[in-house]
Amino acid sequence: MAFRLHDSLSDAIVPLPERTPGETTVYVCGPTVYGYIHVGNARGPVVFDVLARHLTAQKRKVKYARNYTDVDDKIIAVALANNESPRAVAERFIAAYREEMAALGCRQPTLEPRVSETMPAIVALIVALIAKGSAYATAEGDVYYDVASFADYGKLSKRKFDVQRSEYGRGKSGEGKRAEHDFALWKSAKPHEPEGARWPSPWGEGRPGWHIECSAMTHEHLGDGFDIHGGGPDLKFPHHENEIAQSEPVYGAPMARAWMHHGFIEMDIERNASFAPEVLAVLRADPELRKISKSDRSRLESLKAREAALSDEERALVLIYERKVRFADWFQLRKLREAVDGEAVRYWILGTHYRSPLAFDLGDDPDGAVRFPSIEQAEKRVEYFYDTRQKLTAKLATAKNTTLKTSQFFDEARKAFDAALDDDLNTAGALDPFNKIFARVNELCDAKKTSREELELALEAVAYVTRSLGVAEGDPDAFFARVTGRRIKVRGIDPRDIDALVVARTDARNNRDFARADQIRADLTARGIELRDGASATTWRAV
RNA sequence: GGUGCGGUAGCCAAGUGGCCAGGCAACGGUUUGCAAAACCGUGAUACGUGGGUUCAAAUCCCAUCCGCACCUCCA
Repeated sequence: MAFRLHDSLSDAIVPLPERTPGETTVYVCGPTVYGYIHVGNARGPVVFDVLARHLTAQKRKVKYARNYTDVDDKIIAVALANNESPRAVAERFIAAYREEMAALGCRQPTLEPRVSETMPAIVALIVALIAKGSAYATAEGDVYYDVASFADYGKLSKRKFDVQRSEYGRGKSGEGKRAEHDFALWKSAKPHEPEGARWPSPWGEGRPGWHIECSAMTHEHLGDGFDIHGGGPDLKFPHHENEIAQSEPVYGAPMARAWMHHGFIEMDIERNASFAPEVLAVLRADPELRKISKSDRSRLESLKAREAALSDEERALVLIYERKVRFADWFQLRKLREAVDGEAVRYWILGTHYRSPLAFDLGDDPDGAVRFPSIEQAEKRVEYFYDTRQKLTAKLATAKNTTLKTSQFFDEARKAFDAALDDDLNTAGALDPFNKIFARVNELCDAKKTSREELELALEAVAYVTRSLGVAEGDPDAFFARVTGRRIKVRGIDPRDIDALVVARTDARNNRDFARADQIRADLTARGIELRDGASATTWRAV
């Protein structure tokens, strides 16, 4: 079976587009680097990383570009607030982003273009758009895109032009815009804006609007009519719609041969929250309360400031805002990784088809610790995969050549795995053969007689599927060191204490003092330490 | 109002006409000093509801209920 995917523009399942035979060109809108990302921001990179991995595994050449928006109003705002340069802010958060991506098991894209390094192409594109009659400059030195000039405007988001004109758009009169829905291609520099945030142009100093960069960068790095353009669902409109409007009049249509949009990771504060009925009533009465907002923290603080004088409803609001603030904190990927491993987050994301919404769930332990039931479950599973890989390596080290026949099992599982990924990147479906491969490996490792040839097939299959998914492909020892290290750190456990207790228990067992041995084990279990009595030694792990 | 998505076992989640998804939890077994881990097995009618088409429907059609998301800079 050949790869096919859901194209958001035609809203149909289409064959893999192929501008150049054997090669796939992919562009994904990357982050605006003004702060740390949240879990929702992680879904796209993970999904498109699997796309690139899978197509590479199919022997295709993949050219995958993901940009950094390192010139933006929000970056300037952070720079002004921190009294540092916009450049420094961008560099700091690009470094942080790369670190997060590595933790999620995302390979570095082939290309990581930046807005700041694409200025000549951006200016050239704007000049071309003005020449084509698609854009106009104002007396203030701004340039706007003339939406009315592009007949196809709205084709991606299936939005009606007239509806948008009458009901949306927030442009203010006096801005120099001809129509409310026209959007900025070039913004003139304002006096208060710092150095490093302005570039020369035919319209005076300024910086590009948000959308133009992607049109210029795809043209520059992938060429026109490249294969797949990906991104989040919220980018569909206006960002991708505007990209199409900017690219197609100048570079020719289509901008991309297929569009892939993934689903959101959703935070529902009602879910898993054990609110009292009267609190729930308040929550349900106002839909806005269910959404996380930046102003939640200040609302909470202002309510708390007059704690004594609160009405019942306001007390309910305090509980709701506390939950929202807590939720928002843990939604940040950096924070979340204090509780769960990045690889677990990745596996959790891949457990749901990329176009479906994915619920972020979190709960409270009786002891006050925060729990992430779904992601923790995923983490247990990743541990199992690494465990299995360790067992396989150990088994292979001692396995002897045999004359036993090898089976078709791993070959068939790999085929099923690839078939699922070929079908619009159905990672959740691919987890079936993925899991079966690991179960089979364990079975082989536990068997008394196993053929070396079969174990080698197993090793090959495991390497293949872990590489395609980017899950459990690393060094098992490093993984367990990382995960156990994090857990004992959180609980304030000294590993040397555990080692000593394990030795004491082994001594007791050797003396057949099972009562004492079991007592030690029970104590360790209570501290979240799991013991494994192997053939030669007892090992332990924090769970 | 516009655009789109969904309701599958205790929970999560694939599956778009006939045949086993998978994972977690539960229970039983193998193994073990006993456990854990691992493996195997079990879950008589899992497909929101009501009709219809068909030899055959979770899957197609009609109706209906419920839920969710997005709609100018948030992936």
